[in-house]
Amino acid sequence: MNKETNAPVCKIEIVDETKVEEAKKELENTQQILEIAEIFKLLGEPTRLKIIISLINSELCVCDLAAAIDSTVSSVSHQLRLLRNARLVKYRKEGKMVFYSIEDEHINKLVEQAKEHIEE
Amino acid sequence: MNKETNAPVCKIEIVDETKVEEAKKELENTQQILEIAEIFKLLGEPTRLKIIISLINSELCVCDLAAAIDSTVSSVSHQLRLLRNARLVKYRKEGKMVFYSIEDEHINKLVEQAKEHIEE
DNA sequence: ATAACATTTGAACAAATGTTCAAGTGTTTT
DNA sequence: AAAACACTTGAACATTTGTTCAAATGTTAT
Repeated sequence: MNKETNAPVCKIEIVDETKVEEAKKELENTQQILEIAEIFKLLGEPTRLKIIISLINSELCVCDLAAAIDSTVSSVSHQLRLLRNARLVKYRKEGKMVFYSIEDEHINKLVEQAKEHIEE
Repeated sequence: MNKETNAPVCKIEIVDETKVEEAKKELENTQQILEIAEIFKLLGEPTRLKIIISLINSELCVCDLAAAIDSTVSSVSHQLRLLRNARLVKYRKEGKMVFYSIEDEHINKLVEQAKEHIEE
């Protein structure tokens, strides 16, 4: 093995130009892809996913949410902020309490779809 | 503001016992939830999501994949390993080349669903 | 007003993670 | 056999991120 002349790591040569162009076309809308990634990322963390799943049935206050997923109020609140900012959940204030719920049903469908993938 | 007697942070009191129990029931299958989170997490990173989107149309070798998403072969290879381990992609060897493709169509549907959420 | 309460927030910290670089594999070509 | 090639892998590094703790906010009850 010659160590000097090793590994050009292709990069110059493209094997199938057509397919690469096709793929690039799909990736054109960078902003959209980053937004999609952001949603998946938010759902891809156990604490947040548990929050979302808990909210699928009914709205819950922060306290109950923490109880349901067996976490602390502070931790839940921090994560809720991220979910709120990304508009995955919405909230409703009632006195000193805040009730959270799922923003729209696409979220439920995403979770269902992922579940199907697991259960195949 | 009395600083000593501040913030009991509920935790003892549950506001709506029934709803909390309902939510807990949904969270019973911890293993399943962690697996779902794992899938979302994998899709929630731009490099990996781009790889997946690139593969939706057709299989691609590592070199072309790197060219398509404008990344390095090494980086792509590292991420492909994670996607492989989680069975989100499969591969096929042909000589010194390796062609990757989507493992099953649930993945495409997940991406589509997320796209719909964005475009609402 | 004061106290109690539900929630939010900021700072600090450890843990997880993506990229890079260099080297290693295994296959094909010369 | 040696070189070229496509890909994989390990270590190192900077960055990101989730949790905790303490304190702050704003509302309701006393």
